[in-house]
Amino acid sequence: MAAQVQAVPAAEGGGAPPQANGVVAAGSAAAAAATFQATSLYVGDLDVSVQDAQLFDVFSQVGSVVSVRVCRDVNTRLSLGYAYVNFSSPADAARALEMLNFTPINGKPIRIMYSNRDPSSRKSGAANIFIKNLDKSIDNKALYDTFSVFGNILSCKVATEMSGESKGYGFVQFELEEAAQNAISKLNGMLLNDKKVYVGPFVRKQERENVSGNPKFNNVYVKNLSESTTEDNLKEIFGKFGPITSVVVMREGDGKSRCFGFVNFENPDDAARAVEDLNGKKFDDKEWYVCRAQKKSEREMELKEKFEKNIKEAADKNQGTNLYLKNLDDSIDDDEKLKEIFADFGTITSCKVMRDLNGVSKGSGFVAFKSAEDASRALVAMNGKMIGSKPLYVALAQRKEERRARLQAQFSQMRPMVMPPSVAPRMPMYPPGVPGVGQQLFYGQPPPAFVNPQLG
DNA sequence: GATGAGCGG
Repeated sequence: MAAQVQAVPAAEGGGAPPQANGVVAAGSAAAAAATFQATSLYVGDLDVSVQDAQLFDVFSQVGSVVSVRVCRDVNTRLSLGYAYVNFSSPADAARALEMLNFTPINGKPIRIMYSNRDPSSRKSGAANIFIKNLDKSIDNKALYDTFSVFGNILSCKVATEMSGESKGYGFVQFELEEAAQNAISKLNGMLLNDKKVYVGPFVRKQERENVSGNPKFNNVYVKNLSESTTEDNLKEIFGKFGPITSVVVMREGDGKSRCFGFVNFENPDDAARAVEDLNGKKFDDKEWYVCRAQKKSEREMELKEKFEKNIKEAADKNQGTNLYLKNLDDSIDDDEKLKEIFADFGTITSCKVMRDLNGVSKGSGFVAFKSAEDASRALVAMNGKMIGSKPLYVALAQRKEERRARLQAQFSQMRPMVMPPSVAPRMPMYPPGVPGVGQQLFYGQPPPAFVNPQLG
């Protein structure tokens, strides 16, 4: 049961809450069901380990489920983190939405909506609101209950840490703009569990940065300087826009210019004008890039994001090129011998026999090809082929995330699901009574994920 | 102090 949230005017610290009376509940759940596919639910925020059968079990507790599908990446089969659950009647779907929304499955609260295949309303961002300074005790359900008096909510969520602790802000997507406006005007600045909340329209971060009120800055970053450009040159050029407090051209230890620098203005308006005017201008045939200087932490964050994106792109590019081998014959005891066996299929970019601490082959290994096509041919030709005295096992090597999700999925089937008290008594016993399987084997930590040494 | 993710067969 979610904690009761009291809304109180901030000034008086008492008085009547922004009541349901006087607020027209624009768009009821029934109206929403009529708008969307009334028997089909979209289930989002799924942990990657959640599978069809597990969802079926959960949703069958509260209604007659026709079908369930966890959507997966077509290549990797990795869960995309959402699913569809189709019911035999609108009433069952409505009940499932009401009873199971925000129920944790494998430790993560699910978020349920009516299925709506048309993405236009999602993209527009209309009727979406942002709430901050939320008390940590306010969870998804409490947020939902607090805001649902203003109209039908399509989706709602409190941002959380990985641990599940509230980050103190959240989102409510209403069906109708009118409801969003009503919620903003009635709740902005109110006390919710003794904290004065901000409630306003949701504005995407990028859009917010371009509007007035964006942080003023004094420090300007300039790059793509010619190697001969000095501090004095910068002073002269930037000085036209107003008084400057400091200028620096960054240099190597030997004094060679790194071709970028910083100019700090006394007045932020001058800094803004300098950026506006000088960005993209050419000096000594070099096109300057001029912008607000980032703080060190901002810069580090950006570099980190870029780095991670590159890693991901590289992984995508190599998709399907790496083969995992097991049941390797003892005679294949070094990387070169392994390479010979696969050499005919194409260019091999790396090759490894896995060994234990004593250097003895573990009977497994990896062969990576330049092209996915060659890898695929090699897989088909070599899987099950007798090498020495054993049939070789060949499969596409799984990436770390993929492998982790698979192991987690196996593991999670063995443990009880977390259900709300209202449906818990109807749950079947888990783990199922499989004779000879000691259930304690599956409790505690799952086995460590195998780490592919070649893909890191 | 804080501004999301998101629709198949």
